[in-house]
Formats: sequence, C-alpha cells, structure tokens
Amino acid sequence: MSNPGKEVGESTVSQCLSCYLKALCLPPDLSPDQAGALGRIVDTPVRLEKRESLIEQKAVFRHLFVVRTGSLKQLTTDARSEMLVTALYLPGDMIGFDAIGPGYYPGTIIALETSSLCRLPFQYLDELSSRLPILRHHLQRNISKTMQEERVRLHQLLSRTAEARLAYFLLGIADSFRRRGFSARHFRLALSRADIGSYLGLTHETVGRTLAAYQAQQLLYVSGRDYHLLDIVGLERLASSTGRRQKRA
Amino acid sequence: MSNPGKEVGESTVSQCLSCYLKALCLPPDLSPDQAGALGRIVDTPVRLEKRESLIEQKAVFRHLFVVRTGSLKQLTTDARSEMLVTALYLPGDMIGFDAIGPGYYPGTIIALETSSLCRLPFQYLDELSSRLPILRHHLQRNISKTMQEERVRLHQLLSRTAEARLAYFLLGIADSFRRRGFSARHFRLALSRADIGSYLGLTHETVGRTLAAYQAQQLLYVSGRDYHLLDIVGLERLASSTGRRQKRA
DNA sequence: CGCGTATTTGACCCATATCAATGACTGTGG
DNA sequence: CCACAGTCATTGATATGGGTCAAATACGCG
Repeated sequence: MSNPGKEVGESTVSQCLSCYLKALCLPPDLSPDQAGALGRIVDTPVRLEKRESLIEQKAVFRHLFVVRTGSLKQLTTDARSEMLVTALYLPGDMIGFDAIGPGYYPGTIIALETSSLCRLPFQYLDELSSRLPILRHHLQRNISKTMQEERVRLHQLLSRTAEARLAYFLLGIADSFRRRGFSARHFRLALSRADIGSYLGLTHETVGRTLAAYQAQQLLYVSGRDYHLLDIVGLERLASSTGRRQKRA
Repeated sequence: MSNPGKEVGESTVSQCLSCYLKALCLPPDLSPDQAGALGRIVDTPVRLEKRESLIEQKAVFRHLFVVRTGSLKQLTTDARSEMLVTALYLPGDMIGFDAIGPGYYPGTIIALETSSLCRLPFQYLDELSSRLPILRHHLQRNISKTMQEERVRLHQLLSRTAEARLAYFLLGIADSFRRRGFSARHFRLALSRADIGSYLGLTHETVGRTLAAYQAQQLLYVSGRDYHLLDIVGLERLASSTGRRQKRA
C-alpha cells in the first residue's frame, strides 16, 4: 500500500474527495461544494509509530479522528487501576465518538503499528453540521450505529464460551476488513494474545489454547499475528453456538 | 399486545417545564422560550401496563421516548433466535438512541410494570436542534454518554465473576435511582432473576445463589424484587475485586 | 547477537453451568 | 373467595470450562 497521506501543507481541499476511504467518512449524497467545505476543516494528517499514543486518557475532547492506515487500541484504566483493552480501531474507523458525551477521551489510544489518521476539529464539524442536515444525520447515525454495534457485540460475548467469543471476535474483524475492501480470509491483526484476552475478558493462555484448538480442527491457520480463516462457515457455527455450554444430547 | 397509541389528554405545552425529570431531559441553560418550543413537539404521554410492548424489534425509528414512571426492558433476538435482555430503562432514561443509526429499533421494548413515557418525534427534535446549538449538544452528549457508559459497563462485566458482576450491576441500579432523587439503598427492581441473568450473562440459578450469598454476608436483604442494600462499601469492594478469580495469597 | 517480551504447553482445581426437584407467588376462572 | 395452573425462585448434586500457577520456547527489537 503506497502512501495515502497527502503532503502536509499541500491542498487539503480535495483530500477527502480523493481518499480511498471516503465512502466510509462522507455522506454519500453530499454535493462537491459541501464536501469541499468538509474537506477544508480537516487538519493535516497525523502519523504515529508503533507504541506511540494518539490520545491520553482524560484529555479534553476536541477532535475526532479517522484511521487511514494502520490500527490502534484503546486502553481504559478504571478506578481500581485495572487496565482493559476497550476498543480496536481499524482503517476507516472513527475515533472519539465516546468522548463527545463526557467531554474528554475515556481511554488512552495507542498505535499498534505505524498508522496515519485524519484529524477533524469537532467544533468546526459541529458548526458545519448545523447548516448541513445531511452531514448532521450522517454523523448522528454513525455515532449511534458504531456504539450500538459495539453494545450488541458485548452483550453477545457475555454469555458465550471462550471458543465462541473468539470465533465471534475474529469474524467481526474479518467482516471489518471485508467492508473496507481487504481480504476477509487473510489478515494481520496487530494485537497480542494478551490484548485480545483483555478485550474479550479471557486470559492470554485461553486465547492461545483456543486458537490452537481451531487450528487442530482446520478452522484457521495462525502464525504469530497473521490469520488465515480456512472454514468461515465452521467458525460461524462455533460463534453462534447458543448459550454457554453445549447442552448434552 | 402493543398499544403505543393509548393517550392521556393533557395540556402538553408546559409539561416539560413542570416535569420532575426536566433536569434529566432538558439542557440546563435553555431559555423559557426555547424550552417552550421543545415542549410543543412532545406528543401526549404513552401509558403501558405490565407486559405491554412499547416497540417491536425492527420497527421503523420515528420517536425517542423518555421514561416518566415505571420501568422497561429491551429484548434483542439475534440471528440464532436466542433472546437476550439488552437494556433496562428506569425513570429519566431515554429510549431509542440505539435506533438512530440503524433506522429501526434494535429490540422489542416491554414494560416491566405500569409505566408512562413521553414521546418525542425525532424529526421535529432534529429540526429544532439544528436551530438550537444548546439542544443539539445536549442531545449529542446524551447519546454519546449513554452509550459510552453502557460500553464501559459491559467491558467491566466481561472479566468479572458472577459475584462481582451482580454487585456491579446492583450498584449501577442504585446509582441510577440516587441520581433521580430516589433512595439508593432501597428499591424495587421489576426484573426477574432470569432477566437479570440474561442481562449479565449468567443463569438464573447463579443469580439467585449469589443474592443468597450476599444476604448471608449481610451485604443486602432481598425479598422477591425488593432490594435493601445494607453494606454499600462491602458491595463496592466485591464489585471491584479485580480479575475473574480472587488471586490466592 | 542477546535480552526482554510474547507465546505455548501442562497440571490443577474452582466457579459456575447444567440437570433436577420442590416450594412460593401470581393471576385467572369458577 | 378459593382452587388450580403457570411462572418464578430456591436449593442440591454433578460436571466441566477456563482461570491460575509454572516453566520452557520462540520471537522481535535494539
């Protein structure tokens, strides 16, 4: 993948219109004029190396971000100082919806690999959205949809076994990649086993063991952080196995 | 079963200004003029009896609702036709945020007891919010905050034991009641043990046993669906006991 | 190339799902 | 107002998924 980031300081006006992710960011039926206005408020791209943080927990909310390339994770430390991975951001994902309400970012956001992002000052976006109903609705829908999907996902996970949780998780990742035009069967997921465990409420040992079990069943092939899904139907069957235990026949 | 149209004749103009819940619905710094405009778009209240449904899953989204009295639950049936309790609505809660994105309601909503609600046509609310930044921001913040809180809650639950999950859940309920000016120590929760279990990803037996264990430790007293929290500090300690198992010393 | 970190694998056992049966409420019709 | 039916809650016995501890190996980064 070549460098999708335009040169800093060059014409930013057209950057959204030419972005390969525009279908994910922009309302589909915005006029070129309106899209131009939106493009004009986008800051110059942000670039992060692996392990660099984009945002610190509790920082004041001012910007939304869109992931252009790479991936990031959100870490939230609760009152008891236990740190959890609470979100994963892949190309095309918006970062910051969860900060609008509280007024500050609810977690630290760290790049899992070299990544680039667009930065949108929320103030301008908000002013623009009051004049453009289409944009306002797109934004509202995006916020609501993103958060709702996550909510459903989490509820599903609560009552599932480790086997089903992980399958459900991997299929979700695969689907994200597919929607963005990447392969759903083969991808690199830059999270460690421990990060995946934290995100799913499992230990890293269980994540590893479950992946090994999948491989033994020819459901997928994993090498480090490279995943090849071999039997998506089989994984879907596992992911949707109802309830916590298999009821014995 | 569903009868959302049931109406109670009432002057609607001032109903928001005089509502005991207005601090939860209305932006704090809205002028009387603006609040009047908002009050004018509120439909006549909806009244439901126990077990009546307010909304069927997949119905087209048109209204937001605010719970005035009573309580309701959201049931979501997934692809595998397993039904989960995915939300609980108490007085002051807004219903429908999760429908804005998809354009339809993601679950059936059923009254747990006799309840009354305000109905807000989203279209008018949206038009009004484009003219009133204060209202727009209040709405955005509310949506974002509500969904974010739920997200955090669910992530916390994922890695907790049944004991901690239930304590965490009950304290959350208590806090909701407290914020609305009710007692945090004594309340009635109209959910069955099975509903609570579904919401938390536990079986109804485990919910019951865990409640019994709490009672044995003098942490609370339960009789049917009446809850008396006796030792909130103790419950908080349980709720925040880190990780899934108590690490042995 | 070597150190620190991530991953894998194994042994053990506890929390909790499952299965089962009984008792307490709730509401309905005679 | 009582009897009955259906739901809900309680309690017990049992099996097992997966967390905990431990240690060896592989990997990636400086």
